[in-house]
Amino acid sequence: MPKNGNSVAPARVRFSPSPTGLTHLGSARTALYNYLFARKTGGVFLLRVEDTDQKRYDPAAEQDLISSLKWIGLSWDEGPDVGGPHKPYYQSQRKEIYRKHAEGLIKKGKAYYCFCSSEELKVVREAQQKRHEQPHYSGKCRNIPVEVAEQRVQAGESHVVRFKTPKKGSITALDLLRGEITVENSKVDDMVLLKSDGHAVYHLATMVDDHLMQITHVFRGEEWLPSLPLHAHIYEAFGWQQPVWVHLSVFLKPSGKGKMSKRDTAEARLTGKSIFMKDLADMGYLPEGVTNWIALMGWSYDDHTEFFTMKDLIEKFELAKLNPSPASIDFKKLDHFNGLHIRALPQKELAKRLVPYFQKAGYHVAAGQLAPIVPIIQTRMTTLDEGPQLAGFFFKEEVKPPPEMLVGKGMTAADSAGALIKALGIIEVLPEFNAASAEEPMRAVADELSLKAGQLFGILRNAVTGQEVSPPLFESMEIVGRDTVIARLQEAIAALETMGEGRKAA
RNA sequence: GCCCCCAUCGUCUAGAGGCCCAGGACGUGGCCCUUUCAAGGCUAAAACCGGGGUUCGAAUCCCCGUGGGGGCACCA
Repeated sequence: MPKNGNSVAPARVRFSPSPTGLTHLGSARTALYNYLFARKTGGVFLLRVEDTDQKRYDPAAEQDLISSLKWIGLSWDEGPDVGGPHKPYYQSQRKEIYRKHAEGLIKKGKAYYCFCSSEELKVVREAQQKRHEQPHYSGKCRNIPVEVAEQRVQAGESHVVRFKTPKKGSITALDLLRGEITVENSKVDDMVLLKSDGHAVYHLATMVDDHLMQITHVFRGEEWLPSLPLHAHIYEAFGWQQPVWVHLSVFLKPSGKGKMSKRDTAEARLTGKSIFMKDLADMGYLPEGVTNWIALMGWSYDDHTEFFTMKDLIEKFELAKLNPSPASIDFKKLDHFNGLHIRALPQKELAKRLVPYFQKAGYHVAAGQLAPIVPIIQTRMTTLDEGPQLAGFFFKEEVKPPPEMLVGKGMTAADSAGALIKALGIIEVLPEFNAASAEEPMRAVADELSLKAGQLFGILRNAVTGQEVSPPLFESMEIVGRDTVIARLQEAIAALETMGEGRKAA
Protein backbone atom coordinates (compact mmCIF):
# COMPACT_ATOMS: atom_id res chain seq x y z
CA MET A 1 0.00 0.00 0.00
CA PRO A 2 1.44 3.35 -0.93
CA LYS A 3 2.00 5.31 2.19
CA ASN A 4 3.63 8.45 1.04
CA GLY A 5 0.81 10.89 0.42
CA ASN A 6 3.15 13.49 -0.93
CA SER A 7 4.74 11.26 -3.47
CA VAL A 8 5.90 13.27 -6.41
CA ALA A 9 4.86 10.49 -8.75
CA PRO A 10 2.07 11.58 -11.09
CA ALA A 11 -1.22 10.81 -9.41
CA ARG A 12 -4.38 9.62 -11.06
CA VAL A 13 -7.33 11.06 -9.24
CA ARG A 14 -11.01 11.36 -9.90
CA PHE A 15 -14.00 13.34 -8.87
CA SER A 16 -17.07 11.18 -9.07
CA PRO A 17 -20.22 12.91 -7.99
CA SER A 18 -23.74 11.69 -8.21
CA PRO A 19 -25.73 14.35 -10.04
CA THR A 20 -28.81 14.62 -7.91
CA GLY A 21 -28.84 18.30 -7.00
CA LEU A 22 -27.05 21.59 -7.33
CA THR A 23 -23.29 21.54 -6.85
CA HIS A 24 -22.36 22.93 -3.46
CA LEU A 25 -19.31 24.06 -1.55
CA GLY A 26 -18.40 20.61 -0.26
CA SER A 27 -18.36 18.97 -3.68
CA ALA A 28 -16.52 21.88 -5.19
CA ARG A 29 -13.81 21.63 -2.58
CA THR A 30 -13.42 17.88 -3.05
CA ALA A 31 -13.17 18.42 -6.79
CA LEU A 32 -10.70 21.24 -6.27
CA TYR A 33 -8.36 19.17 -4.09
CA ASN A 34 -8.45 16.35 -6.60
CA TYR A 35 -7.62 18.77 -9.37
CA LEU A 36 -4.85 20.50 -7.44
CA PHE A 37 -3.20 17.24 -6.56
CA ALA A 38 -3.35 16.01 -10.13
CA ARG A 39 -1.86 19.21 -11.50
CA LYS A 40 0.69 19.44 -8.71
CA THR A 41 2.00 15.97 -9.44
CA GLY A 42 1.65 16.27 -13.18
CA GLY A 43 -0.90 13.49 -13.07
CA VAL A 44 -4.39 12.97 -14.39
CA PHE A 45 -7.69 14.32 -13.13
CA LEU A 46 -10.77 12.55 -14.33
CA LEU A 47 -14.46 13.09 -13.95
CA ARG A 48 -16.80 10.16 -13.57
CA VAL A 49 -20.54 10.36 -13.22
CA GLU A 50 -22.06 8.09 -10.62
CA ASP A 51 -25.53 7.64 -11.96
CA THR A 52 -26.35 4.10 -10.93
CA ASP A 53 -29.38 5.29 -9.07
CA GLN A 54 -31.78 5.85 -11.92
CA LYS A 55 -34.43 7.27 -9.65
CA ARG A 56 -32.33 10.10 -8.31
CA TYR A 57 -30.29 10.99 -11.36
CA ASP A 58 -31.03 14.45 -12.71
CA PRO A 59 -29.63 15.65 -16.06
CA ALA A 60 -30.00 19.27 -14.98
CA ALA A 61 -27.79 18.52 -12.00
CA GLU A 62 -25.17 17.14 -14.34
CA GLN A 63 -25.26 20.33 -16.38
CA ASP A 64 -24.91 22.35 -13.21
CA LEU A 65 -22.02 20.17 -12.14
CA ILE A 66 -20.06 20.66 -15.34
CA SER A 67 -20.64 24.39 -15.44
CA SER A 68 -19.83 24.82 -11.76
CA LEU A 69 -16.55 22.96 -12.02
CA LYS A 70 -15.59 24.92 -15.09
CA TRP A 71 -16.59 28.13 -13.39
CA ILE A 72 -14.10 27.67 -10.59
CA GLY A 73 -11.47 26.94 -13.18
CA LEU A 74 -11.20 23.17 -13.20
CA SER A 75 -10.56 21.08 -16.27
CA TRP A 76 -10.34 17.32 -16.53
CA ASP A 77 -8.27 15.06 -18.69
CA GLU A 78 -10.77 12.26 -18.91
CA GLY A 79 -14.50 12.37 -18.46
CA PRO A 80 -17.95 12.05 -19.97
CA ASP A 81 -17.58 15.10 -22.19
CA VAL A 82 -13.93 14.68 -23.14
CA GLY A 83 -13.65 10.91 -23.38
CA GLY A 84 -10.52 9.01 -22.48
CA PRO A 85 -8.96 5.56 -22.41
CA HIS A 86 -11.27 4.25 -19.71
CA LYS A 87 -14.59 5.27 -21.16
CA PRO A 88 -17.46 5.19 -20.62
CA TYR A 89 -17.35 7.58 -17.69
CA TYR A 90 -20.97 7.10 -16.82
CA GLN A 91 -21.45 4.29 -14.35
CA SER A 92 -24.87 3.50 -15.78
CA GLN A 93 -23.07 2.47 -18.96
CA ARG A 94 -20.70 0.19 -17.10
CA LYS A 95 -23.35 -2.17 -15.81
CA GLU A 96 -21.85 -5.21 -17.51
CA ILE A 97 -18.43 -4.58 -16.05
CA TYR A 98 -19.83 -4.56 -12.55
CA ARG A 99 -21.92 -7.67 -13.16
CA LYS A 100 -18.86 -9.58 -14.28
CA HIS A 101 -16.92 -8.47 -11.27
CA ALA A 102 -19.74 -9.42 -8.95
CA GLU A 103 -19.85 -12.87 -10.51
CA GLY A 104 -16.12 -13.15 -10.10
CA LEU A 105 -16.55 -12.50 -6.42
CA ILE A 106 -19.26 -15.15 -6.18
CA LYS A 107 -16.97 -17.68 -7.81
CA LYS A 108 -14.32 -16.88 -5.24
CA GLY A 109 -16.82 -17.32 -2.44
CA LYS A 110 -16.56 -13.64 -1.54
CA ALA A 111 -20.12 -12.75 -2.46
CA TYR A 112 -23.48 -14.47 -2.73
CA TYR A 113 -26.93 -14.23 -4.22
CA CYS A 114 -29.58 -13.03 -1.84
CA PHE A 115 -33.29 -13.55 -2.44
CA CYS A 116 -34.68 -11.66 0.50
CA SER A 117 -37.31 -9.09 -0.46
CA SER A 118 -37.17 -5.47 0.56
CA GLU A 119 -40.22 -5.96 2.73
CA GLU A 120 -38.64 -8.90 4.49
CA LEU A 121 -35.48 -6.88 5.10
CA LYS A 122 -37.46 -4.00 6.46
CA VAL A 123 -39.20 -6.16 9.04
CA VAL A 124 -35.90 -7.59 10.24
CA ARG A 125 -34.34 -4.15 10.42
CA GLU A 126 -37.14 -2.71 12.46
CA ALA A 127 -36.96 -5.58 14.91
CA GLN A 128 -33.23 -5.01 15.31
CA GLN A 129 -33.75 -1.33 15.93
CA LYS A 130 -36.29 -2.14 18.58
CA ARG A 131 -33.66 -4.27 20.29
CA HIS A 132 -31.19 -1.32 20.00
CA GLU A 133 -28.93 -3.26 17.73
CA GLN A 134 -27.07 -1.86 14.79
CA PRO A 135 -29.26 -2.82 11.83
CA HIS A 136 -27.59 -5.44 9.69
CA TYR A 137 -28.38 -8.19 7.24
CA SER A 138 -29.54 -11.38 8.94
CA GLY A 139 -27.37 -13.64 6.83
CA LYS A 140 -30.31 -15.73 5.73
CA CYS A 141 -29.05 -16.31 2.18
CA ARG A 142 -25.38 -16.27 3.06
CA ASN A 143 -25.01 -20.00 3.10
CA ILE A 144 -27.26 -21.10 0.27
CA PRO A 145 -25.11 -23.42 -1.87
CA VAL A 146 -23.99 -21.66 -5.02
CA GLU A 147 -25.54 -24.27 -7.33
CA VAL A 148 -28.89 -23.89 -5.65
CA ALA A 149 -28.69 -20.12 -5.78
CA GLU A 150 -27.70 -20.17 -9.42
CA GLN A 151 -30.68 -22.36 -10.25
CA ARG A 152 -33.02 -19.93 -8.59
CA VAL A 153 -31.41 -17.08 -10.48
CA GLN A 154 -31.78 -19.02 -13.74
CA ALA A 155 -35.41 -19.58 -12.90
CA GLY A 156 -35.82 -15.83 -12.86
CA GLU A 157 -36.17 -15.28 -9.14
CA SER A 158 -35.58 -11.68 -8.10
CA HIS A 159 -32.24 -11.32 -6.35
CA VAL A 160 -29.36 -9.11 -5.35
CA VAL A 161 -25.69 -9.90 -4.83
CA ARG A 162 -24.24 -9.30 -1.40
CA PHE A 163 -20.68 -9.09 -0.22
CA LYS A 164 -19.66 -11.93 2.07
CA THR A 165 -17.85 -10.13 4.85
CA PRO A 166 -15.61 -12.32 6.99
CA LYS A 167 -17.33 -12.78 10.31
CA LYS A 168 -14.28 -13.12 12.51
CA GLY A 169 -11.35 -10.85 13.19
CA SER A 170 -11.02 -7.23 12.29
CA ILE A 171 -9.83 -5.09 9.44
CA THR A 172 -7.51 -2.14 9.45
CA ALA A 173 -7.67 0.47 6.76
CA LEU A 174 -5.48 3.50 6.36
CA ASP A 175 -6.74 7.03 6.02
CA LEU A 176 -4.06 9.52 5.12
CA LEU A 177 -5.27 12.17 7.55
CA ARG A 178 -6.25 9.93 10.42
CA GLY A 179 -3.97 6.95 10.28
CA GLU A 180 -5.12 3.41 10.89
CA ILE A 181 -8.77 2.74 11.39
CA THR A 182 -9.58 -0.67 12.77
CA VAL A 183 -13.05 -2.15 12.90
CA GLU A 184 -14.38 -5.51 14.03
CA ASN A 185 -15.54 -7.54 11.05
CA SER A 186 -18.72 -8.32 12.93
CA LYS A 187 -19.58 -4.65 12.55
CA VAL A 188 -19.15 -4.76 8.78
CA ASP A 189 -22.42 -5.69 7.13
CA ASP A 190 -22.97 -7.91 4.10
CA MET A 191 -23.78 -4.97 1.88
CA VAL A 192 -25.62 -5.25 -1.40
CA LEU A 193 -23.23 -5.01 -4.34
CA LEU A 194 -25.66 -5.53 -7.19
CA LYS A 195 -29.25 -4.39 -6.97
CA SER A 196 -32.16 -6.39 -8.30
CA ASP A 197 -32.32 -4.06 -11.30
CA GLY A 198 -28.83 -5.25 -12.17
CA HIS A 199 -27.14 -1.94 -11.41
CA ALA A 200 -24.20 -1.88 -9.08
CA VAL A 201 -24.25 0.01 -5.85
CA TYR A 202 -21.57 2.57 -4.98
CA HIS A 203 -19.57 0.05 -2.98
CA LEU A 204 -19.01 -2.13 -6.00
CA ALA A 205 -19.09 0.33 -8.86
CA THR A 206 -16.67 2.77 -7.33
CA MET A 207 -14.17 0.18 -6.16
CA VAL A 208 -14.17 -1.49 -9.56
CA ASP A 209 -13.87 1.77 -11.44
CA ASP A 210 -11.19 3.20 -9.21
CA HIS A 211 -9.17 0.07 -9.75
CA LEU A 212 -9.78 -0.18 -13.47
CA MET A 213 -9.07 3.51 -13.94
CA GLN A 214 -5.90 3.12 -11.90
CA ILE A 215 -6.81 5.73 -9.35
CA THR A 216 -3.93 6.28 -6.93
CA HIS A 217 -5.55 8.65 -4.43
CA VAL A 218 -9.17 8.85 -3.46
CA PHE A 219 -10.34 12.19 -2.07
CA ARG A 220 -13.90 11.91 -0.86
CA GLY A 221 -16.16 13.23 1.84
CA GLU A 222 -15.90 12.07 5.40
CA GLU A 223 -19.33 10.52 5.16
CA TRP A 224 -17.58 7.61 3.48
CA LEU A 225 -15.32 6.89 6.42
CA PRO A 226 -17.73 4.41 8.02
CA SER A 227 -17.71 2.30 4.88
CA LEU A 228 -13.96 2.37 4.47
CA PRO A 229 -13.59 -1.03 6.19
CA LEU A 230 -16.07 -2.53 3.74
CA HIS A 231 -14.18 -1.00 0.86
CA ALA A 232 -10.92 -2.35 2.17
CA HIS A 233 -12.52 -5.79 2.32
CA ILE A 234 -13.74 -5.48 -1.23
CA TYR A 235 -10.28 -4.57 -2.45
CA GLU A 236 -8.87 -7.52 -0.57
CA ALA A 237 -11.47 -9.86 -1.97
CA PHE A 238 -10.48 -8.83 -5.48
CA GLY A 239 -6.83 -9.04 -4.58
CA TRP A 240 -6.22 -5.43 -5.58
CA GLN A 241 -3.99 -2.81 -4.10
CA GLN A 242 -5.89 -0.05 -2.34
CA PRO A 243 -5.48 3.60 -3.29
CA VAL A 244 -4.43 6.19 -0.75
CA TRP A 245 -7.61 7.13 1.05
CA VAL A 246 -8.13 10.76 1.94
CA HIS A 247 -11.39 11.56 3.70
CA LEU A 248 -12.17 15.25 3.72
CA SER A 249 -14.05 16.67 6.67
CA VAL A 250 -17.54 18.02 6.22
CA PHE A 251 -18.53 21.68 6.24
CA LEU A 252 -20.55 22.83 9.19
CA LYS A 253 -22.99 25.70 9.20
CA PRO A 254 -21.69 29.16 10.17
CA SER A 255 -22.60 28.72 13.83
CA GLY A 256 -20.33 25.71 13.94
CA LYS A 257 -23.18 23.57 15.27
CA GLY A 258 -24.26 20.98 12.80
CA LYS A 259 -24.08 20.80 9.07
CA MET A 260 -26.08 22.96 6.70
CA SER A 261 -29.68 21.80 6.61
CA LYS A 262 -32.20 22.54 3.90
CA ARG A 263 -33.60 25.30 6.06
CA ASP A 264 -30.18 26.85 6.74
CA THR A 265 -29.53 26.79 3.03
CA ALA A 266 -32.80 28.57 2.29
CA GLU A 267 -32.11 31.15 4.98
CA ALA A 268 -28.65 31.85 3.64
CA ARG A 269 -30.03 32.45 0.17
CA LEU A 270 -32.35 35.08 1.56
CA THR A 271 -29.42 37.04 2.90
CA GLY A 272 -27.39 36.87 -0.28
CA LYS A 273 -25.32 33.87 0.73
CA SER A 274 -25.46 30.37 -0.61
CA ILE A 275 -23.64 27.09 -0.59
CA PHE A 276 -24.47 26.51 -4.25
CA MET A 277 -21.90 27.45 -6.89
CA LYS A 278 -24.56 28.64 -9.25
CA ASP A 279 -25.99 31.08 -6.71
CA LEU A 280 -22.57 32.37 -5.77
CA ALA A 281 -21.88 33.23 -9.38
CA ASP A 282 -25.23 35.02 -9.67
CA MET A 283 -24.56 36.95 -6.50
CA GLY A 284 -21.42 38.42 -7.93
CA TYR A 285 -18.76 36.29 -6.35
CA LEU A 286 -15.67 35.69 -8.39
CA PRO A 287 -14.63 32.13 -9.08
CA GLU A 288 -11.18 33.16 -7.88
CA GLY A 289 -12.60 34.34 -4.57
CA VAL A 290 -14.68 31.25 -4.02
CA THR A 291 -11.79 28.98 -4.92
CA ASN A 292 -9.40 30.76 -2.61
CA TRP A 293 -11.94 30.55 0.16
CA ILE A 294 -12.81 26.87 -0.07
CA ALA A 295 -9.20 25.89 -0.63
CA LEU A 296 -8.42 27.24 2.82
CA MET A 297 -11.22 25.39 4.55
CA GLY A 298 -9.35 22.25 5.45
CA TRP A 299 -5.98 23.07 4.01
CA SER A 300 -3.39 25.66 4.90
CA TYR A 301 -0.07 26.93 3.76
CA ASP A 302 2.09 28.09 6.56
CA ASP A 303 3.92 31.17 5.52
CA HIS A 304 0.99 33.36 6.50
CA THR A 305 -0.13 34.08 2.99
CA GLU A 306 -3.76 33.53 2.33
CA PHE A 307 -4.21 35.08 -1.06
CA PHE A 308 -3.94 32.38 -3.69
CA THR A 309 -4.64 32.18 -7.37
CA MET A 310 -5.24 28.78 -8.94
CA LYS A 311 -1.67 28.83 -10.14
CA ASP A 312 -0.43 29.44 -6.58
CA LEU A 313 -2.63 26.68 -5.25
CA ILE A 314 -1.31 24.15 -7.71
CA GLU A 315 2.20 25.10 -6.75
CA LYS A 316 1.69 25.12 -2.98
CA PHE A 317 -0.86 22.37 -2.45
CA GLU A 318 0.33 19.50 -0.35
CA LEU A 319 -1.39 16.60 1.32
CA ALA A 320 0.51 16.99 4.57
CA LYS A 321 -1.32 20.25 5.31
CA LEU A 322 -4.78 18.81 4.99
CA ASN A 323 -6.82 19.06 8.18
CA PRO A 324 -9.20 16.30 9.35
CA SER A 325 -11.37 18.43 11.61
CA PRO A 326 -14.66 19.84 10.35
CA ALA A 327 -14.81 23.51 9.41
CA SER A 328 -17.76 25.83 9.62
CA ILE A 329 -18.65 28.03 6.72
CA ASP A 330 -17.80 31.69 7.18
CA PHE A 331 -19.37 33.86 4.50
CA LYS A 332 -17.66 36.95 5.90
CA LYS A 333 -14.40 35.42 4.93
CA LEU A 334 -15.72 34.76 1.46
CA ASP A 335 -16.51 38.47 1.17
CA HIS A 336 -12.98 39.25 2.21
CA PHE A 337 -11.43 36.96 -0.37
CA ASN A 338 -13.80 38.16 -3.03
CA GLY A 339 -12.84 41.77 -2.37
CA LEU A 340 -9.19 40.83 -2.53
CA HIS A 341 -9.64 39.17 -5.91
CA ILE A 342 -11.75 42.00 -7.28
CA ARG A 343 -8.95 44.38 -6.42
CA ALA A 344 -6.40 42.05 -7.96
CA LEU A 345 -8.20 41.94 -11.29
CA PRO A 346 -6.80 43.99 -14.17
CA GLN A 347 -9.15 46.90 -14.81
CA LYS A 348 -10.05 45.77 -18.30
CA GLU A 349 -10.95 42.35 -17.02
CA LEU A 350 -13.03 43.74 -14.19
CA ALA A 351 -14.94 45.94 -16.66
CA LYS A 352 -15.69 42.88 -18.74
CA ARG A 353 -16.93 40.87 -15.79
CA LEU A 354 -19.10 43.71 -14.57
CA VAL A 355 -21.10 43.89 -17.79
CA PRO A 356 -23.62 41.12 -17.01
CA TYR A 357 -24.34 42.61 -13.60
CA PHE A 358 -25.04 46.04 -15.06
CA GLN A 359 -27.26 44.48 -17.68
CA LYS A 360 -29.12 42.52 -15.07
CA ALA A 361 -29.71 45.80 -13.25
CA GLY A 362 -31.15 47.31 -16.41
CA TYR A 363 -28.15 49.28 -17.69
CA HIS A 364 -27.34 48.24 -21.20
CA VAL A 365 -23.68 49.00 -21.24
CA ALA A 366 -20.60 47.50 -22.83
CA ALA A 367 -17.24 46.89 -21.23
CA GLY A 368 -15.82 49.94 -22.97
CA GLN A 369 -18.27 52.23 -21.19
CA LEU A 370 -17.42 50.67 -17.88
CA ALA A 371 -13.69 51.06 -18.35
CA PRO A 372 -13.42 54.66 -17.08
CA ILE A 373 -15.46 54.00 -13.94
CA VAL A 374 -13.69 50.80 -12.93
CA PRO A 375 -10.75 52.62 -11.32
CA ILE A 376 -13.01 54.51 -8.94
CA ILE A 377 -15.20 51.59 -7.91
CA GLN A 378 -12.71 48.75 -7.80
CA THR A 379 -11.82 49.14 -4.13
CA ARG A 380 -15.42 49.73 -3.21
CA MET A 381 -16.99 46.40 -4.11
CA THR A 382 -17.05 43.09 -2.33
CA THR A 383 -19.27 41.47 -4.96
CA LEU A 384 -19.77 42.35 -8.60
CA ASP A 385 -23.45 43.03 -8.21
CA GLU A 386 -22.54 46.03 -6.10
CA GLY A 387 -21.17 47.65 -9.26
CA PRO A 388 -24.51 48.89 -10.54
CA GLN A 389 -25.60 50.02 -7.08
CA LEU A 390 -22.49 52.11 -6.82
CA ALA A 391 -22.16 53.37 -10.36
CA GLY A 392 -25.56 53.03 -11.95
CA PHE A 393 -26.01 56.80 -11.87
CA PHE A 394 -23.44 57.20 -14.62
CA PHE A 395 -25.91 55.64 -17.01
CA LYS A 396 -29.14 57.20 -15.86
CA GLU A 397 -30.86 59.93 -17.82
CA GLU A 398 -31.97 61.59 -14.61
CA VAL A 399 -31.03 60.88 -11.01
CA LYS A 400 -33.87 62.78 -9.34
CA PRO A 401 -32.83 62.74 -5.69
CA PRO A 402 -35.68 63.56 -3.29
CA PRO A 403 -35.43 67.30 -2.39
CA GLU A 404 -34.80 66.62 1.32
CA MET A 405 -31.67 64.78 0.31
CA LEU A 406 -30.34 67.94 -1.30
CA VAL A 407 -30.35 69.98 1.88
CA GLY A 408 -26.88 70.27 3.36
CA LYS A 409 -26.07 69.22 6.88
CA GLY A 410 -27.21 71.94 9.29
CA MET A 411 -28.36 74.13 6.41
CA THR A 412 -31.69 75.36 5.11
CA ALA A 413 -33.04 74.58 1.68
CA ALA A 414 -32.36 78.18 0.70
CA ASP A 415 -28.75 78.00 1.92
CA SER A 416 -28.28 74.80 -0.02
CA ALA A 417 -29.76 76.25 -3.18
CA GLY A 418 -27.54 79.31 -2.79
CA ALA A 419 -24.44 77.18 -2.42
CA LEU A 420 -25.37 75.15 -5.46
CA ILE A 421 -25.97 78.29 -7.52
CA LYS A 422 -22.56 79.59 -6.60
CA ALA A 423 -20.91 76.27 -7.43
CA LEU A 424 -22.80 76.02 -10.68
CA GLY A 425 -21.66 79.46 -11.74
CA ILE A 426 -18.07 78.43 -11.35
CA ILE A 427 -18.42 75.06 -13.00
CA GLU A 428 -20.00 76.68 -16.02
CA VAL A 429 -17.03 78.94 -16.63
CA LEU A 430 -14.15 76.66 -15.70
CA PRO A 431 -11.72 76.68 -18.64
CA GLU A 432 -11.32 72.95 -18.27
CA PHE A 433 -13.56 70.58 -16.42
CA ASN A 434 -12.04 67.57 -14.75
CA ALA A 435 -11.47 66.17 -11.28
CA ALA A 436 -8.26 68.10 -10.71
CA SER A 437 -9.52 71.44 -11.98
CA ALA A 438 -12.86 71.34 -10.17
CA GLU A 439 -11.80 70.51 -6.64
CA GLU A 440 -9.94 73.70 -5.64
CA PRO A 441 -12.60 76.14 -6.85
CA MET A 442 -15.25 74.13 -5.01
CA ARG A 443 -13.23 74.30 -1.81
CA ALA A 444 -13.02 78.04 -2.32
CA VAL A 445 -16.81 78.24 -2.63
CA ALA A 446 -17.19 76.40 0.66
CA ASP A 447 -14.73 78.77 2.31
CA GLU A 448 -16.47 81.79 0.98
CA LEU A 449 -19.80 80.61 2.34
CA SER A 450 -18.22 79.55 5.63
CA LEU A 451 -19.22 75.96 4.96
CA LYS A 452 -17.19 72.90 5.66
CA ALA A 453 -15.98 71.25 2.49
CA GLY A 454 -17.95 68.18 3.46
CA GLN A 455 -21.20 70.16 3.63
CA LEU A 456 -20.88 71.47 0.11
CA PHE A 457 -19.50 68.26 -1.31
CA GLY A 458 -22.36 66.35 0.24
CA ILE A 459 -24.93 68.49 -1.55
CA LEU A 460 -23.02 68.24 -4.82
CA ARG A 461 -22.73 64.48 -4.44
CA ASN A 462 -26.42 64.03 -3.86
CA ALA A 463 -27.31 66.35 -6.71
CA VAL A 464 -24.98 64.78 -9.23
CA THR A 465 -25.18 61.11 -8.29
CA GLY A 466 -28.53 60.91 -6.56
CA GLN A 467 -26.79 58.77 -3.95
CA GLU A 468 -25.61 59.35 -0.40
CA VAL A 469 -22.79 56.93 -1.05
CA SER A 470 -20.86 57.18 -4.26
CA PRO A 471 -17.41 56.94 -5.76
CA PRO A 472 -15.23 60.03 -5.21
CA LEU A 473 -17.12 63.21 -6.15
CA PHE A 474 -14.82 65.00 -8.55
CA GLU A 475 -13.78 61.89 -10.42
CA SER A 476 -17.45 61.06 -10.76
CA MET A 477 -18.26 64.54 -12.04
CA GLU A 478 -15.51 64.33 -14.61
CA ILE A 479 -16.88 61.07 -15.96
CA VAL A 480 -20.47 62.26 -15.89
CA GLY A 481 -19.32 65.26 -17.92
CA ARG A 482 -19.79 69.00 -17.52
CA ASP A 483 -23.09 69.23 -19.41
CA THR A 484 -24.78 66.57 -17.34
CA VAL A 485 -23.35 67.97 -14.13
CA ILE A 486 -24.77 71.37 -15.00
CA ALA A 487 -28.14 69.91 -15.87
CA ARG A 488 -28.31 67.94 -12.64
CA LEU A 489 -27.28 70.94 -10.57
CA GLN A 490 -29.97 73.04 -12.21
CA GLU A 491 -32.57 70.40 -11.44
CA ALA A 492 -31.38 70.26 -7.87
CA ILE A 493 -31.57 74.02 -7.46
CA ALA A 494 -35.09 74.03 -8.85
CA ALA A 495 -36.11 71.24 -6.50
CA LEU A 496 -34.68 73.08 -3.52
CA GLU A 497 -36.40 76.29 -4.42
CA THR A 498 -39.80 74.67 -4.64
CA MET A 499 -39.24 73.25 -1.18
CA GLY A 500 -39.84 76.73 0.23
CA GLU A 501 -37.88 78.86 2.60
CA GLY A 502 -36.51 78.15 6.03
CA ARG A 503 -37.15 74.43 6.25
CA LYS A 504 -34.30 72.64 7.85
CA ALA A 505 -33.15 69.22 6.88
CA ALA A 506 -34.20 66.47 9.20
C1' G B 1 -29.18 2.10 20.47
C1' C B 2 -24.50 0.55 17.99
C1' C B 3 -19.93 1.85 15.13
C1' C B 4 -16.47 5.52 13.45
C1' C B 5 -14.20 10.40 13.27
C1' C B 6 -12.92 15.21 15.29
C1' A B 7 -11.53 18.79 19.43
C1' U B 8 -6.24 25.83 19.75
C1' C B 9 -9.27 33.02 19.88
C1' G B 10 -16.62 33.99 17.79
C1' U B 11 -14.77 31.72 12.75
C1' C B 12 -10.62 29.62 9.35
C1' U B 13 -6.08 28.08 11.13
C1' A B 14 -0.17 27.81 12.58
C1' G B 15 1.78 24.67 16.13
C1' A B 16 4.43 17.48 14.71
C1' G B 17 7.80 17.67 23.74
C1' G B 18 11.29 22.84 25.31
C1' C B 19 11.54 28.14 19.97
C1' C B 20 4.40 29.25 22.87
C1' C B 21 2.67 33.51 29.58
C1' A B 22 0.54 30.23 21.84
C1' G B 23 1.56 33.09 15.79
C1' G B 24 -1.44 34.68 11.29
C1' A B 25 -6.17 35.76 8.81
C1' C B 26 -11.58 37.02 8.92
C1' G B 27 -14.81 39.48 12.03
C1' U B 28 -15.12 43.14 16.23
C1' G B 29 -13.21 47.91 18.96
C1' G B 30 -9.81 52.20 18.67
C1' C B 31 -6.50 55.49 15.98
C1' C B 32 -4.45 57.50 11.24
C1' C B 33 -5.80 58.84 6.17
C1' U B 34 -10.40 61.09 4.23
C1' U B 35 -15.76 65.04 0.51
C1' U B 36 -19.45 59.99 1.34
C1' C B 37 -18.40 54.79 1.09
C1' A B 38 -14.50 51.73 0.60
C1' A B 39 -9.44 50.48 0.24
C1' G B 40 -4.83 51.12 2.95
C1' G B 41 -1.66 51.70 7.54
C1' C B 42 -1.21 51.13 12.86
C1' U B 43 -3.37 49.12 17.21
C1' A B 44 -6.51 46.47 21.07
C1' A B 45 -9.49 42.61 23.09
C1' A B 46 -9.94 37.42 22.08
C1' A B 47 -8.21 30.42 22.41
C1' C B 48 -4.84 25.40 23.94
C1' C B 49 -12.83 21.50 26.34
C1' G B 50 -12.24 18.97 31.51
C1' G B 51 -9.69 15.34 34.50
C1' G B 52 -5.95 11.93 35.10
C1' G B 53 -1.29 10.04 33.56
C1' U B 54 3.95 9.74 30.79
C1' U B 55 8.16 13.28 31.08
C1' C B 56 13.10 17.34 34.03
C1' G B 57 9.44 19.66 30.71
C1' A B 58 2.85 18.80 27.13
C1' A B 59 -1.31 22.79 23.15
C1' U B 60 1.74 18.84 21.33
C1' C B 61 2.10 11.64 23.58
C1' C B 62 -1.50 7.98 26.36
C1' C B 63 -6.24 7.01 29.05
C1' C B 64 -11.07 8.50 30.71
C1' G B 65 -14.90 11.99 30.48
C1' U B 66 -17.47 15.85 27.89
C1' G B 67 -18.81 18.24 23.52
C1' G B 68 -19.39 18.30 18.23
C1' G B 69 -19.77 15.63 13.63
C1' G B 70 -20.58 11.38 10.49
C1' G B 71 -22.60 6.51 9.53
C1' C B 72 -25.84 2.25 10.42
C1' A B 73 -30.58 1.43 2.57
C1' C B 74 -31.59 -2.85 -3.38
C1' C B 75 -28.86 6.40 -2.04
C1' A B 76 -24.48 8.06 -3.16
